[in-house]
Formats: sequence, structure tokens, C-alpha cells
Amino acid sequence: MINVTLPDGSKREFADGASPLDVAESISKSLAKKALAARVNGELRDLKRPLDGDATVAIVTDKDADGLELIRHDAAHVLAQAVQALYPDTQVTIGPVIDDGFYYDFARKVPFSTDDFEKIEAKMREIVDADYPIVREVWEKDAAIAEFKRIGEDYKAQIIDDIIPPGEAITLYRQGDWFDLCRGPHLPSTGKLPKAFKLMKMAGAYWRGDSKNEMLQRMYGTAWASEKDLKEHLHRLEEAEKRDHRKLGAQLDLFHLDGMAAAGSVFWHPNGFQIWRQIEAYMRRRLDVSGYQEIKTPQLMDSAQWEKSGHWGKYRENMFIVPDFIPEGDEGVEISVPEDAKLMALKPMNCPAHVEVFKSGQKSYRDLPLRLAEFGCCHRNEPHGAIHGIMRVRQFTQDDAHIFCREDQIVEESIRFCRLLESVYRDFGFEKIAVKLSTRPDVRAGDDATWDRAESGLKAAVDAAGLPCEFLPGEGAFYGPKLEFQLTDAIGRVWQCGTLQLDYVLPERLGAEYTASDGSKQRPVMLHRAILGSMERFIGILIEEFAGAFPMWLAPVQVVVAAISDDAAGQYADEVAAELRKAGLRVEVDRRNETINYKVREHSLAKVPVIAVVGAREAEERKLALRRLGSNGQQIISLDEALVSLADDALPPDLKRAR
RNA sequence: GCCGGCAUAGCUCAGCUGGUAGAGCACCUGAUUUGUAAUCAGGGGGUCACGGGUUCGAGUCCUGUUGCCGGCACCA
Repeated sequence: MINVTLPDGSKREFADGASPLDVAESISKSLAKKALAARVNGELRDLKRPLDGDATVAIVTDKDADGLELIRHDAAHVLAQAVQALYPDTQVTIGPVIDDGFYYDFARKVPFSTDDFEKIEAKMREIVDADYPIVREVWEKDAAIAEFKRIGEDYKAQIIDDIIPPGEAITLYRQGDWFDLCRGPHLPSTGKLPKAFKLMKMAGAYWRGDSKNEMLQRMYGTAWASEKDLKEHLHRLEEAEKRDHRKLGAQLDLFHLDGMAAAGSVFWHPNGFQIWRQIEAYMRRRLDVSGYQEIKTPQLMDSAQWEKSGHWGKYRENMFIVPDFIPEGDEGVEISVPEDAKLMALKPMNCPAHVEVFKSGQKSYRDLPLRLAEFGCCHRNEPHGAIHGIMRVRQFTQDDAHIFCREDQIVEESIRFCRLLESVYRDFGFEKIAVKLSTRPDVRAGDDATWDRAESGLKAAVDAAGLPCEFLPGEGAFYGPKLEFQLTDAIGRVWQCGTLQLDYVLPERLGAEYTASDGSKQRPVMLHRAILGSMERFIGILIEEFAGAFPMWLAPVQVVVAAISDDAAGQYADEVAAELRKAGLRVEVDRRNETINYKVREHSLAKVPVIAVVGAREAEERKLALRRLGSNGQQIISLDEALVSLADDALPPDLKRAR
């Protein structure tokens, strides 16, 4: 007999060889019908796979996260089966579950087209209707390899050969006349797969994620427990697309991009740059009170400088190189660069220049920690396929700073930084911040004791700021561990923004030193850190986060004074605007010959936070009719009161706190 | 950089199997002076991304280039 413990703590007895399906049936017929798989002693297993002995069993249905994952995994298998049925010249490779769905990588000479999707989806539905039992089979490694080779699936054979240790068994899952290598578990039959799936897009992907390998064809799909969930998901995607910073950037006249004129560089328009200025001003205030000193360093530096820092050797291919010579003056004469022309490079980062500032003059231990900040404009020659809106560009401005300190100051400085970052992100409305701690790689500089201190110091800093943190073992730079702070855009793409990196190497390479209390020369440790990361990327994420409706303190135009008619009301509108501007607000007046309906609509679409409507009545009584973005009502308020309350609303969060 | 898709007015798009371009919005002008999400009328505006080819004739077909989009690779 087998003793089974259920999630509610109750116990039941079953005959030897019983499966989770038997358990489900003993509870209720409807549960057995809804059952997709089971958690047996915590491990996700096939419904019909017999229990090995006494166990705790929880039945998994499509209401569980596990169930949804199974559905997506099965959808991938059904997709592969459908594709091979329709296109026999296709080889299968891998097909994992991802957020909201799945993909499958196929190898086939002829490119698939999204036009094929309808046909493939129809075939997938056929496979569901056929309700093939999905059967688990255990194979010997070599036999499985031989079998996959026999049917021409070279990729599968290679996967087994590489991943499975010799002698170990593997599992195959068979549905109808089709089977795939898979760890499982799976649904009991294809008929259990809800038809709430949809193929989304085609993309290229390298075999094993290595650009030296051939490229496969990746088919992305989404799958859900019900038609309703699928619809909701597609609706969410549509909504998210409307928040795309590239779309809103054009609609709100914030910036434009021109791939011909300047690929990967942003043309900021007055509205967009107003947001930039507000963010920069805010950051300056935060840095000023946090003990940073702002500097400005050269855009172009001699290649010798980059050679010393080590960037020339390793990162040259991503740097913009400028020969230092005077070209021939005549128009039409082809420019030839003299062979002996010195080379200069646009800075891809600010660190070496900051070390130069540190090195100039003498530094004492009394000067440490020295925190040098710069809104540093950097250029990186990014691969063309990497450029994305204003999130990944070739010219960008980092809110960069380097903290030069003694080793025993690292933890304290890291804590201060994490607290500052957390507070800044909260001011911008970000509650959820993903933090990644990348730890020592196999090949590294420095002894283990130093790494121990550095890693635990960073962890302590994250904890002190109250942030959750995920470890990325072995992902650190060779010179030190690093923290990455990530934010997510409208459609769920993750972007690195803030960072904190420990560096013992660059001060050494560039010969930075300070005089210690005993008179000896010592090396400072360098902390590279950025909070926003890049102004461009951060503003891009803000646009998507707020869907263009910026909080008042960031809004390019905070108030539009809209006159109902252009007579006395028009003059009063000018007067109101002047008063509001005196109170420090960014104001525009709309005295155009248009209806008030038209003006309200236009400024609402432009996402102006406050529309102050003034007509004859308001002019007469020296009042304003305030309409706030997102509300239909209006608030009639005296001009004097409005001046105070709007100025208060427009205060940046740090100044609000200090008030 | 790689795979696939796309490129028509400032924007969003239409333009059938080849017969030298069209709508809405925006813009300009006029009328209207308006009470909380589009007042009416008129007008101007396009080397159909760029280069080559096929054809009597190319926005449409072929080809090369560039750029953009979706992924992959990269992201100090």
C-alpha cells in the first residue's frame, strides 16, 4: 500500500502502482478531468506516472502557475509536431517555455513566413482534436541518439550527446506518430491542451546562442488556459504598444531619430529636453547633498590614453576613432588621412578621464572618499542590430560618478550609494527594482579574501537599502563584483539602468595614488557607479512607465491657460500665465480662434497635467477653472489660491521633502 | 554583425493582376468668438528611401545599397 498525503494534510491509502490520476479520481471526477499533472513530493510529474512509494501529492490544474507552464510546454511540442507534419524538410531543436508563451527553434533551408501561421495553427488544433495520449518513455542514451539520427534529427542527437552523461537514461515523450526528447512532465494527452494559443512572430536565433553557429528559425507563440486569458493578453500587448517610447516620443514631440543623418543618436526637441533638464537638475541636487563634486572631462582623448587604460586593446572595435589632422581645404578633393596622423577617440566611458582628475595635484587620505560626478556624454559604436529607439543608442549621457576610496570605506560607500539609488528610483515612481549581484568569475584578479569582502560588502549595501537581490555567479568583471539595477519597459523587456562596480585594476593601470597617514603612497579603490544609467534610456523607460503622462514636476508643459474667447478672457489668460510663470511654472497660453472643446481635447491628448480654462466669468471674478489630466471635473478656484497650490503640485519630490 | 519583414504627403495609411499618385488628420487662408475631448469652407503639399535593370511604359516586377521594425549575438 501507498500512503498519500494531500495538500490539506489529509491522508489516503492507495494500491501499489497507483498514479496521481488515481489520487485525483478518488477526490472527485471533476478534479480528475481538470488534472494536468501533479506535484509529487514537490516534484512536478506526469499524471499517469505511478508513484514510487509514500508521497505528498498535489494535483495541478490550469489554475496553477505550474499548470500554465505545462500548457505552454505542450503547446511547443504540438507546434513542433504540426510543423514537421506540414513541412517534412524541417528539423526540430529546442522549444522552451518563456514569459507568456513559448518558442521553438527549427532548422530548415526555406524561411518560414508569418503567412504560414494560419496553416500551422490549424494543424495544431487538429492535433489537439485527435487527443493523442502523451506517453513517457525511458531510453538508453546511445539508443536514443541512434534513433534520432535514424530519423534525420541531427540537432536532437547532438543535444543528447552533449547534455546527458554517458550511461544515463533519458526520457522521450510520444504523441501519435511524433516524439521529442524531453525531461517532461507533460499533459496526459494533446486533447488537454486548451486551444487558447497563437503564433506571434518569426525570428532568427543562433544554434545554442552562439553567433559562430548557423542560424535557426525561431517561432514564437503565446498560450493560455482559456480563450479569455488569451484575449486579455493580446489586449495588454496592444495597450503596451501604445506606450512605446518611440511612438509617444513623436506624438508628444519629445525627440526624433534619423537613421540616415545620425544613426543611434537622439535629436531632442524642446519638450523632450525640458524633461531631460528637470531630471538633470533633480540629480544635481541629490548629488550635491550626497557629497559628490561635479566635473567635466574631454570628449576626445588621445589613443595613448586609451592604450594605458586598457580599453584600446579590448574595446577599440566599439570606439569612434578620429584622426588628428587638418584635411585639404578644397571642395571635391578627396580626403586622405596621413599615415603618421595621431589617433584620438571619442570617449566610450568617463572612467579614465576621472582618474586623470584624481591624479592631478596631490591626494591625501584626508580627501577620501572623493566622489567625482559627471553627466558624461559617451559614444559607443554599437552593432547596428542592437540600436533600439532611445534605449540603446550610440551617443548617450551617463549620470556617471567614480568614488575613490580606501578599501575599508567600500562597504560604507556602497551602502550610501544603494540608499541614494533606492530613494531616487522611488522619487521617479519605481517601486519594483530588480537587482543583480554578479560575483567572481573563474578568471579573476585579486585574492579570495578580497573578493569575499567585496561581495559581502555589496550584498550588505543592497540589504541596507531594503532591496531584494539575485545572484549571478561568475558574471562579475575580472577586476571586481558588480551590482546591476534593472527596470522594465512597457512590453516587459528588461534594461540595465543603475550599476555599482568595484575596481582595483584601473587605479593601478593609470597610476592613481594618495598619501596615507603614515606618509606612504597607496592605491585608492575605485567605485564606478551610475543611478539612472543613461539619460536617454532612463527617459525612454519613464515615457513608457507613465505612458507619456508625466507627473507635474517632469511635464514639459505643466499648465495650459486656454481662453474661451479671444477678448477680455484672452487678455486675462495672458495675465494668468504671467503670474503662473512668476510662481515658477512652465506655462503656455492658448488664445487661438478655436472652440474650448477643441482646445481641451488637444491639450489632453498632449498630456498636459493641468488645463486652466478662462472665460468672461473667470476674468470678471479673477478665478480659474482647473481641469486635471485624467479627470472630467473642473475646479473653480481663485487665481491667488491656484498660484500657491499649482506651484506646490509642481515641486520636485526632493524639494517637497525639504519644504 | 546574423535571420526575417518593411520603406508612398509632417503623421496614420489606401493604391487590384505594371498604364507616370489618393484619403483622414496636421499645415495655410477665410468665415465663425466659441463654457470643458474634433465649428465650417477653401487651399498648398509627394524624385513613391536611394542606385541599377526588365519593359513602349515601374510606386507596382528583378537586383544592389541604406535605414527602420521583430528577434538572435553583442552591451566595457
